[in-house]
Amino acid sequence: MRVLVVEDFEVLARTLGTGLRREGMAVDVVLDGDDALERLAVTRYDVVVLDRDVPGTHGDDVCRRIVADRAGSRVLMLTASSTVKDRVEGLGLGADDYLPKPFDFAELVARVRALGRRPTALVPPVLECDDLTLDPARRVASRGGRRLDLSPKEFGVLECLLAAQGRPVSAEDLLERVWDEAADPFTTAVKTTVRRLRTKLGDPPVIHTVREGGYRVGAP
Amino acid sequence: MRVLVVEDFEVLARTLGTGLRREGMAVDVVLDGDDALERLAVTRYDVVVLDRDVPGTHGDDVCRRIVADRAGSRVLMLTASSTVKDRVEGLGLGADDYLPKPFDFAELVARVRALGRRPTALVPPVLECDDLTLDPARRVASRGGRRLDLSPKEFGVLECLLAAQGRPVSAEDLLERVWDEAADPFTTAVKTTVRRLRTKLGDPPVIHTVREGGYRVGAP
DNA sequence: CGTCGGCTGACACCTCATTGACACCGGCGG
DNA sequence: CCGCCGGTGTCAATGAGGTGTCAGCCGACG
Repeated sequence: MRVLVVEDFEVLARTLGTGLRREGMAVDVVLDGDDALERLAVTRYDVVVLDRDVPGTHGDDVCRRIVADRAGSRVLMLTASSTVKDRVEGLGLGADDYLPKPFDFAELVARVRALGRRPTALVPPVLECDDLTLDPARRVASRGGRRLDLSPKEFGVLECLLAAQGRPVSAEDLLERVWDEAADPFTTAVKTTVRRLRTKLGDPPVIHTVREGGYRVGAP
Repeated sequence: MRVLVVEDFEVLARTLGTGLRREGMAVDVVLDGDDALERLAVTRYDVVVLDRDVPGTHGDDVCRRIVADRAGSRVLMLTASSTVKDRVEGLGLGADDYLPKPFDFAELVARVRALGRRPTALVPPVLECDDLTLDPARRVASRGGRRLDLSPKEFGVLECLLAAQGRPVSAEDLLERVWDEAADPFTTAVKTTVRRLRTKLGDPPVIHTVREGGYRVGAP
């Protein structure tokens, strides 16, 4: 779990950093609001532990920005003031939790952990065609329920062809999509890979050849 | 927003019901744990405000069931006892927030609202796969009942892999999640750590390699 | 303050699936 | 019947990934 600690009181900041690290989290620490925004622009954090009163951009504004960014970071607000009014305000800003100082470290950890239980990443749809299925996220393909053991290039080519939904894909396109960098146009790589794919896919044939046009999977 | 209030003290229950309704939420109220489970089986709630000490099925068990069901409800635990230990325990059960009595109504509302905004936590508090279990909160992992003695990095990597639920996790992702700051992309750290993990996990192998795709735990 | 031991990550080396070139074959269209 | 485009068989080079080892670092402990 990736955590950003925004806290200007150096001793506390360091303590939080090492403490959370000991809990197995990947922790970055910054001492003011401006640095926080900078880090947030670069890296995606699961949880931001945010002192409300930090130099530079105010904690409230940092919080607003995080919420507005919709990057999916959860915010745990940390403050000296602990009136109910403050707490309600903080939560109203979009913070997901609120912990008044002084706090117990074990509780902070528990709350950060609760915030960090991520929703499973959105699954890109599973590609299908007849009895063929391919799951890009899991990197698994199967035909008629039987798992296919595909090499990376084979998998990539099949993925492209399935994604094209019946439209033919030229060798050049495949080269560009599946192979990195611009490979020389006279390569036989695609040809060879498609052949191996066909062998592994078995009968009846799934990959059709479109003369001069490349390869196609499924109805045109 | 749909809310279920589970509270046996009738006066408080009624107050919560009307109060939350006044805030524009759709509220159902039940007086004990068994009724709570019944309602939960029928209706999908965004947030469950759960008194820990209710008649019938205990609040802790209701909480566990909610989390296990993965129906997407968030839990706000409510209790008379307010020691840090209690709070940490409650959050460890999978509750998303914890509010000790007596509480301020405005704060309760703010917290319920915050929970409603939050994307559902779909990752259970204790990760499992076959005979492998890992408890992030207690920092304990075991296989077939036998405790594993893992280093922090090893633990972190295994945690990530289990949380991915069968999807492969790339070395870059692992680097980003488990190691802090931007580690250089050519590091051999992940490779080394995975090897040590494999050794400690023993047979049969749990961590599978997905060529060009990283590592995977469990069935795809 | 020195030493010990565990944790980490780099390096060198090994292995083998993967990959792509080459040479040759076959069938279809003109 | 001929020319091409594409399919096949084969093989050597490649490089991703696994393993053994070692040294630096840091905290624990005497």
